[in-house]
Formats: sequence, structure tokens, C-alpha cells
Amino acid sequence: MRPETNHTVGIVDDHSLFARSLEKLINSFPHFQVIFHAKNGLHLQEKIEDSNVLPEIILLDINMPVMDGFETAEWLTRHHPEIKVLALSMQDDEHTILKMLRRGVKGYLLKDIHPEILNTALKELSEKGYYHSQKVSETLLHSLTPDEEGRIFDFKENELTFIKLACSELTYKEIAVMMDLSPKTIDGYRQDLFKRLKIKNRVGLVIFALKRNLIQL
Amino acid sequence: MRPETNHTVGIVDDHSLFARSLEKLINSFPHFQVIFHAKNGLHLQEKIEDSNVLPEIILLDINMPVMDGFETAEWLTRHHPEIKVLALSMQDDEHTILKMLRRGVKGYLLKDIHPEILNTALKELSEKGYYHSQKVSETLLHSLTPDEEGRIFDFKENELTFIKLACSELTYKEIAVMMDLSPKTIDGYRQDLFKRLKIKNRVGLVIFALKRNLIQL
DNA sequence: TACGGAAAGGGGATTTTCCCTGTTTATTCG
DNA sequence: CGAATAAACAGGGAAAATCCCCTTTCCGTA
Repeated sequence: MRPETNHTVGIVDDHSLFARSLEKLINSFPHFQVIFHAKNGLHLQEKIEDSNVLPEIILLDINMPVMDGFETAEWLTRHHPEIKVLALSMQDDEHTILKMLRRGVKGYLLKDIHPEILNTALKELSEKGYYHSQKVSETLLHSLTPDEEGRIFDFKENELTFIKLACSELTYKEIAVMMDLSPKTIDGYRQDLFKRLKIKNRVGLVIFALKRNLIQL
Repeated sequence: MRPETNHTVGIVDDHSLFARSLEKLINSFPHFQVIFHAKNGLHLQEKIEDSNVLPEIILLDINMPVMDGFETAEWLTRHHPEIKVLALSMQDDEHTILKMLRRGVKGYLLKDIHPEILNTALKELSEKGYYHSQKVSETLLHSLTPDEEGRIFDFKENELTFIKLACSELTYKEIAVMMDLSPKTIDGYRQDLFKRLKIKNRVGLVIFALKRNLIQL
């Protein structure tokens, strides 16, 4: 990172007062410079599509009218994946964080953090490509090991095997052959599981297995 | 964290020379003390099940005969989820890391790291509950936003809606009603998608959608 | 011996899957 | 402009798979 080079930053936030002060703050950091604002996702698209300048980093508010942070993040990673997006939000619930991370966001900050943290985040973002606050790290970890609220169900070996095989394009008949059992026995497993798990069909079983981490893609 | 309290550590590694030196190293850190070794997962189970002492932290090697790190991690999170497991390994490929993290491991270190990093990791582990090296953070982030190698497929609005609805327990007839289309049209979508995506049945479609992040659970 | 479970079968309704045809609506091109 | 072409939408018909309920057999064990 050459010290004389400034990293360019774009801000997307409908709250112009906040955006202005954010710009001042960022310009006061060494090596970072705000090059534009946008009021929302649509506005951002226009800005990007006629002026050909792309910022390296975009600070993206989530709550916006017209085209919110989720849609905007999706569009950005689809059309300009090289831009590092840092989400800014008031909410810090895991679900929102994950939703943004899944859309390719490289970091997630609460709006009321200390300026110094924003500086750190920007620096890490341009050096390492991402910034993970403690909350984000925990959320990420958590997303892999869901709470398994219902460890109520414990499956027997055969049931587990069946479930795993059912989460594929195999036919029940084929599964029966693989498990060396009669198709009727397999049908028995199926029926029993459907009842216990209160599901209606095989797709329901797949969804269940995925939610409980019984299988992984 | 009371300074007079030592954090207890267990080591699971079949390589006794390495385990010994690791123990010495850890005992030299302030506030950490190794209370036992195990040669592999089975050995660990025995140790835990008759002696009633549980360590706060377990350093777990992955490559072991008899019962390897994966199985052991699975067993530990299932039976003693309060123990913080730190995986130790020679490999640093994303797949292995994810496999361990999915099994509830709280950190992942390469065996050839600097002792000071191990100290940091242990401290973070007992304070925050996890330790994420840069590699682990990147892997976690990566796991949410897969490469989408096949952005080849671009789906029309209706197809996408159909896919999403097909990843549920709805029947095609019900989906038709919801999309305000004839069941036959829905069947057309289905058939077309099966051909394009080279899948055999609805489960295949669900798997596809999940792999490409078209839906989220 | 009685009981409970796991495995297996019979039979039938529903859904899924597949192939072909036709109709309407845009879109492109001569 | 008008004809050709592509596409989205819709239907018929049939085989295969899924889903559901009920019964039987076998085996281990309380």
C-alpha cells in the first residue's frame, strides 16, 4: 500500500446529515477519501453507470427507501464484485448480519461505533479485504453450528443413513438397494420420519436435514 | 478472569513427543495448565468418562488413528459442548477447516505457528470463547459466499420464484395457484429447469438452489 | 409366554416426471 | 409492413415415484 495513494470510498445512505458527517470523518483519516454519495441503491446504480469511477470501498446503509441495503449489496456483488462493501446499520441481530454477509458484504458495523473503529475497519478492509468485528465473528461461527434446539430427535443408524441418501437424487428403490433392504422397509422409515418430524414430503425431509446439519452440501 | 485461577487444558494427539513439548509450552504460559493427554478420541472418551475432571479447553489433533479429530470433535460438542475445542493440524485447506468448524470447534491452528500465537489463541479462547486466525475468518466468510462458478445460469423472475417455492413442502398444484399460473405452465418450468441444470428430480433442484444460494434456510 | 421393534408386503390415492401438441404474444427480420 | 421465429403459457396422456394405511412375520427379551 503506497502511502501517497488514497483509497476511494463511496457512501450510500439516505440520511444526508449522517452521510455528510461520515464523509468529513473519513476524509480526516489518512489515505481515505470519499468520492461520492448516493441516497439509495437506485441512485448508486445511476452514479456508477454513467460516471465510470468505481470506489474501492462502499459504506452501505441498510435501511433505505426505494432500494435497500440488501438489494443493493446483492446488485453490487453481482455487478462489481471487486468493490468492498461495508454495511452500516442500527440493528445488530444475527439474522440481519448473516443476510448481508450472504450477499457478499465484507464487513458490518453499527452506526454508533467509535470513529477509531471505523478507521481500523477501513484499513483492514483495504489491506485484508474484510473486517470482522467480534459480533460478526461470533455470528459467522454461530451460522455453522446452529443451536440444534431440537436435539429431541435421536435417530437410529439406519434412519440417519436413509435421511442422508434421501437428500440426493436417488429413488427410494435405489436407496433400498444401497441399504440392502426392501423398498417397503425404506417406505416404513420414510413414513415414520414424516410423522415424527411433521413433514409432508421428501423436500421437507431435505430441509429438515439441512437445518439440523444432518447433511452438508 | 481471576488471575489466581488456572485454565485447564487437555491435549489429544497421538504424537507423544509433540504432545509433551506442547504441554511444557502451555504450562509456561501464565494461567494455563495441562491436566491430561489422550492418544486419540477413544482414549479421550475413557479419560473423560471415568475421571470426572473436564478441562475447559482441549487441543485436538486432526490426524489420528482409531478415532480422528473429526469424530472426536463431533463427540465432544455432542456430549460436552461447554468444552472449547481448539483444532491443531498440518493442513490449512478451507474444506478441512470448515469440516471442523461445523463440528463445533472454536478455533483452528496450524501446528507450526509461533508459540506466542498459541498463547494469544488460548487467551482469546477462554475470554471470548473462540479464536479466529485470519485464515479461519476468511474461510468462514468464504463459506457464505461461494464462488458461484456457474453464474452461467441466469434465471428469469418467474423461474426464480418457482425454484424458491419448489424448495418447500408445497405441491406443484399449490405453487401454480400461488403464482397464478396453470399447473401445466409450472410443469413446463420444472421440465425446462431439470434439463438445463441436468437434475433428475425435485430434490436435485433443492440441492442446486442451496448450493447457489438461491434460497436460504 | 407376551410384548415391542424392525423388516416386509398389499393395495391404492396422489404427485411427480416426461413427451408431444397447440395457442397466444412478442420480437426479429426480410 | 407483414411474415417468420422465438417465448411463455397451457393441455392430454401415461409411466414412475411418492405417499399413506393396514397387516404379517420374525426376533429378542422382559
